[in-house]
Amino acid sequence: MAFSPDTGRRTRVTIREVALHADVSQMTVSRVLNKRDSVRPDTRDRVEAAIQELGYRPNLAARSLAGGASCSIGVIYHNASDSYLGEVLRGALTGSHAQGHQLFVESLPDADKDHSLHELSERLTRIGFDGVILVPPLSESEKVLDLLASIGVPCVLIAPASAARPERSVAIDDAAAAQAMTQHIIAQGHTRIAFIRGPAGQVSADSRWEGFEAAMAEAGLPVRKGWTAEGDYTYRSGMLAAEKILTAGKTRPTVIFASNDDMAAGAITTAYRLGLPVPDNLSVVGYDDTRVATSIWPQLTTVRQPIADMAARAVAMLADAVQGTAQESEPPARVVLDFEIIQRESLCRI
Amino acid sequence: MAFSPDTGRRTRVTIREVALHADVSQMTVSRVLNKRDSVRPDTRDRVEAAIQELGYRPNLAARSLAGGASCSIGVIYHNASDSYLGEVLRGALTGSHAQGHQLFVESLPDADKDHSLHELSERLTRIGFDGVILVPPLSESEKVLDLLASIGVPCVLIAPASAARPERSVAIDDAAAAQAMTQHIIAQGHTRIAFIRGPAGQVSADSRWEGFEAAMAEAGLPVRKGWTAEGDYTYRSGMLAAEKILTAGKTRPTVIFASNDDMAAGAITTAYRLGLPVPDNLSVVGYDDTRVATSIWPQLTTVRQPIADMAARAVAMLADAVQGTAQESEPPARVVLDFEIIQRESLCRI
DNA sequence: GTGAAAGCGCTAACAG
DNA sequence: CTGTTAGCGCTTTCAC
Repeated sequence: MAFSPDTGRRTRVTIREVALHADVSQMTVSRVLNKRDSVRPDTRDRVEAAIQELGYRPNLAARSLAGGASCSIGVIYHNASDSYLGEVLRGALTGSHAQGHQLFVESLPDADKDHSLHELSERLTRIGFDGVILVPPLSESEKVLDLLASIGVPCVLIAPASAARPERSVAIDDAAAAQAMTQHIIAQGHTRIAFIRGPAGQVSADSRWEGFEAAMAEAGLPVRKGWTAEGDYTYRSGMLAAEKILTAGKTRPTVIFASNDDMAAGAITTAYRLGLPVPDNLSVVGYDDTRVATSIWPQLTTVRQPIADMAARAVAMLADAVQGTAQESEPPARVVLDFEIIQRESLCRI
Repeated sequence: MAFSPDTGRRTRVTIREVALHADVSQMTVSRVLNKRDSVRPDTRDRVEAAIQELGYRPNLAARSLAGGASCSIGVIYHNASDSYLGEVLRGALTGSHAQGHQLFVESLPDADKDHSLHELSERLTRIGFDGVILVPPLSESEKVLDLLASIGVPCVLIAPASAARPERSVAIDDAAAAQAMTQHIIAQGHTRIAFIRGPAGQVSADSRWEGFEAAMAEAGLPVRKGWTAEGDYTYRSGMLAAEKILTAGKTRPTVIFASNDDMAAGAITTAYRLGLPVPDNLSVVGYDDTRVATSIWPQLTTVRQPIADMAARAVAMLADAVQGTAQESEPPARVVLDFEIIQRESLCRI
C-alpha cells in the first residue's frame, strides 16, 4: 500500500506503480488486465506478480472514462415486483460493475395510471438513461413498452416477452419449467393435481399453464375444471383459489401447484384453516423461489429462476445495444436461462 | 443532442459544449452544477438554460475520477436479511451515485461458520473495499465486527449498535418505536396485549421489548408471562410463539404484537388454524414493514423503518470516514432516523 | 510483443 | 466572480 507523504492516509495503488514495479509500461499492465493481445508469458507473470504484491485494484471510474464505453442504465420496477427486486439489483450491480456502467434505480408507483406514465416519461428524458431494464410485471405492460419505444430508449425485459414484441428479453422457459415441475410432482406419486394459474393474458402466466397442461396430458392425467383456479399472484388470491379448489367436489386433490410462491403461501394458509396440514394432508408447490418460499412453514418446493444472473445478462445485452457493439444479427434478442426445481418440505411422496 | 459525424449515433453532451453554448468557461458550468461558490445569478441562469437545452447529463465516472474522492463500498449481507436487501441496495445505490462512489455487493453465506468468515476476510482484502456496510443481522455479529476491525476496514452498521461497540451506525430508535406502537394499540382500546420478542441478547430485540414494557407500565397494564414468547424472527417461530400464547390460559389476549413481520405472519396463520380469524377475533401487529407485511392477508399494521434512507445515509457516513472528511468530533457516529406507524387491516378497534 | 503519446470529462488549485 | 492550467487513472491509437 502506498501512503501519501503529507497525510499518511492510504492512497490507492495505480497501474503506474504496478508498471514501475514490474518494469514494464502501463500499456502492458493494461493488456494483462484486459487479457488482450498477446503478452509474452513471462512478462505476464511478472505483471501479475506485481499486481498481487501491491494489492492493485483497477479504478472503475478511470476505466470507464478512458474506455468511453460506459453508459447509464435504469432499472425500472413497480411495487408488485418487490420480491425480485433485491436479486435483480444484485445481479444488475454485478453486471454493470464488470463493464463499468452506471446503474440507476427508478420505481414506477402505478403502472396503469396515465399520470404515472407521464411522470416516468419525464424522468426518463430528464435523467437521460442510455437504456432501461424492466422488471416484471412492468415488462409485460404494453403501455410502458409503447412509451419507451416512442421515446426511443432501448430496453431489455426481465420476463418472457410476448412473441409479438420486438424488445430484447431475458427469461427462463416458463412452459418447460412448469412442465418439469408437474412431472416432478407426478413422479412423487401424485395423480390428483390442482393448479392455480396467474392472470390470463399475461405471457408468463399463460406459459406456466401450458406447461402444466402438457405434462398432465403426457401422463394421461385429467385436468379437472374444479381443480383449476385463477389468481392475480397475491397471497390473498392464493387463499381464495385454494378455498375454491378444496371445497369444490367430493374428492380433493393431493397437491396444489400454484403459479407463484405468494399464492402457494396463501394456499397453505387456507389448507390449515380447513384442517388440512401441509404436507401431511395436502402438498403445495410454488414458483419463483422468492423469499416467501423459505420464510414460511413448511418451506416451499418451488421453481427457481436465476434472477440475479438474468439481471446481469440484461445489463450486458443493454450495453451492447446502446453501444452498437451488437450487430443486428449475431446475439439473440431473447436469452433463455436455465431454471431449477428446488425440493423442500411442502411436497411429499404419496 | 450531438451526433458523431461518422456513425450518426448519439454522443453524450459534455460540459464543454454547455460552456460553449452558454459562452462561459467549463469551470463556471462545473460550479453551477455543484452549486459551489457564488456565480452571478444571470450567468447561472444562462448556464442552466444551456444545460436544459442541450440535455446535458454529467458523466459520473469523469466526476469521481477528477474529484479523486471516490471510494469502493461493499454492502455485506447474510441470507436471513434478504427482506431488507432490496431496500438497502436501492438506498445505497442512490447515496453512492450522488457522491460518485463504487458500490459492490457481497453475500456472506453463513455468518457463524469460521470457514465463511475466513472466506469473507480473503475476499475483503482481495477486493480491497475502502469501507463496508453491514446489513442486519450481520451488523449484530460480534465475530464479523471483530474481523473487520482486525483488518482495519471502516464500516457502518445498519442496525442499532450496542453501546459497547465503537462502530458507526444508522438506525431507528427501536425502543421508542415499539413503545409508540404499543401506545397505538392501547389507543385502539386493547388491554390484553401479548408480545413475541426476538432473540434475547440481540440489541434490536431487547430494545423492542423494552419499548413494549415501558408503554405497558405507563398505561398501568400487566405484562403477563403467558402472553410473552420468544422467537428467532422466522415465520415458523412466530407460529409456535402464537400457539403458546393462544393456548396458554383461560383468557386470551385480544392482540399479539410481534417483533417482526415474519413472526406476525406466522402468528396469523396459527390464529386461523385455531379458529381465530384476524382481525375479527384477534389483532396482530408486526414490525419492519417488509414485503410480507403487504403480501399476506390481512395486511399488517406495522412499524416502518426508512431502510433506503438509512442505507443512503450509511454510504455518506462511510465515505466521510474513509476520506477523512469527517473530523473526529463533528458528525455523530450514531445516526437515528424517524420511524413511522403504518396502520393497515390486521389491527382493529375493540 | 511492447512502448509513447494523447486524451476520455470533469474538478482541484490557483490566478486574475 | 470567473478563467486558466493541470492532472485524476486508465485506455486508445499509433509507432517501434
